[in-house]
Amino acid sequence: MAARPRSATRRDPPVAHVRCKDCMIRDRAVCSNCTPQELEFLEAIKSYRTFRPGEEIVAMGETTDFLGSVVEGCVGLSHLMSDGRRQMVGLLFPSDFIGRPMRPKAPFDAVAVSNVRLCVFARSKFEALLRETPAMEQRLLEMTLDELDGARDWMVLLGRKSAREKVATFFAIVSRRLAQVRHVALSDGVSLELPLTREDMADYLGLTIETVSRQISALKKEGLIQMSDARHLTIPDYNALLEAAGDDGDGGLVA
Amino acid sequence: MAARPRSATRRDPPVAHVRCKDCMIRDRAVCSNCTPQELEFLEAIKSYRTFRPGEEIVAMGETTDFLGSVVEGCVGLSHLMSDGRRQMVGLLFPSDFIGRPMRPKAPFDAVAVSNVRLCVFARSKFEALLRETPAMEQRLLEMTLDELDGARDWMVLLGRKSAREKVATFFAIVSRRLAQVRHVALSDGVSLELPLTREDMADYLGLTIETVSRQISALKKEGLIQMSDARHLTIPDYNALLEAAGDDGDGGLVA
DNA sequence: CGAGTTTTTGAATGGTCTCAACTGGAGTGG
DNA sequence: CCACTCCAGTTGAGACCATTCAAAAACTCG
Repeated sequence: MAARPRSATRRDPPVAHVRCKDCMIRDRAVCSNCTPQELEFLEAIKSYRTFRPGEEIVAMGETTDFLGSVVEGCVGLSHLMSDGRRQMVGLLFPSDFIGRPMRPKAPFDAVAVSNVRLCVFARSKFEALLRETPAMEQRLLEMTLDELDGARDWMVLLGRKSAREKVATFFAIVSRRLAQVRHVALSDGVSLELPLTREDMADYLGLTIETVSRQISALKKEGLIQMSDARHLTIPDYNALLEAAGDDGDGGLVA
Repeated sequence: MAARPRSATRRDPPVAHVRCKDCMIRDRAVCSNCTPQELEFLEAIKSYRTFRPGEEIVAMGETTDFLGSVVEGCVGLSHLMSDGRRQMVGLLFPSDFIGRPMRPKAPFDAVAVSNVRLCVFARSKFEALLRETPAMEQRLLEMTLDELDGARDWMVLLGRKSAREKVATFFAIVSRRLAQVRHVALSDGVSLELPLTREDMADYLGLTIETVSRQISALKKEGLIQMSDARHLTIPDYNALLEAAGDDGDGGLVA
């Protein structure tokens, strides 16, 4: 749980103030429907914050004075039970919104899973803006509804899928979201670096690290995935992986 | 799955048009922040629909032309996997909203769990109203955020709780929500009729009916609950039940 | 290289599921 | 009224999958 970087490939993210119009997540974040004027206001009140892997962003029960978007990296929302059991209940990728308007008290822990950069706004200013900016409020409602769908898909995974299906689903979802972040299509043979440790995965999937590790080994042996090291994943046949995930066409995959 | 009533205590609900100001869920539904004018408009476009236990309200993938509030009874949202596994992903009580604005395609099945009465609006009319009624849009955002929290609490249950804890949590939540519906405080010694069959509970908890049944028997033997028949539940000591649910003060219980 | 950490692998335990039989209440018909 | 069916729920026995405990292997960093 120490605030130590786990990857040598990233240095400390620059704190440079990126113009909104050049922002990588401009097309999908809360601000995606804003007019130039509204954007200018956001530009004035926004700031950036960075976090190292394992660093706590918000503690459960804490009152937060900011809200914002994930610009870079991966944020885990999790619940720690009093006896130490942990369940991750959300995984935020770039463009996802963090924090809840009108509800200052955080219902879950938010932890940086990888190196993270947030674009944050002071709560009071953002809430005021929200009240007079229907476009943004609508976008936020849309995003919240999508997140609710994602949470429900995850409930299916947690309640009914086998360990093997859980791990396969996880890989399918992460590769899908990372492709989206990179603005590229999801093709066979995608390679990616897993942002999570085995422990994080286990907490997300409702399993133990040992079981996660065993299922990864099994998927490797079957040729459904390839791993050059513990973090670097290649998916030779995406549809074959989906098959193993137990998802029939329609269901799931809205992380 | 037949559309048959499971309880003899209710006759067919009356289809009488209740005035909004007399509505039982007026204080917590989407319309709770509406002005008298807005309410009048709602009054004009609303209608009631009733469903019998087991009756399908919306099928997954179906395009729905209505949205609305649960006025009476209990609605289950569930996902059916292609091999027959089922996971319930939401349980709607009176005042909960059903359907998603701007997203006509239903992502899950919605099934009446008990006798249900909905207050419904034509999608197009409601969406138009929503666009020009910030109070309602804000309320809907609020409700959606609460539902997201509820879904995440349920993820903790599905991913990390034992069968015993799952059943105890379920009883705690249902009694809490039913007390809310009845506008009474949650006291020790509450009695209630479970709106769900053992199968529905199993689907909600990610268990089998046999396991649910065994855990209920165990809780009964320990005196944490009393059951006069399979549906009628009494909780002599609510805090003791919470203890068995594995919830430490803060967590959970936002159904 | 050596210490500490993460990941993998192994063996045994145990909680939940599966399969199967039984119970009890509601409805039906003789 | 009783015999019968039907279905929801309960209980039992055994199997299986994921966990637990333990140790080895691989990797990171000083």
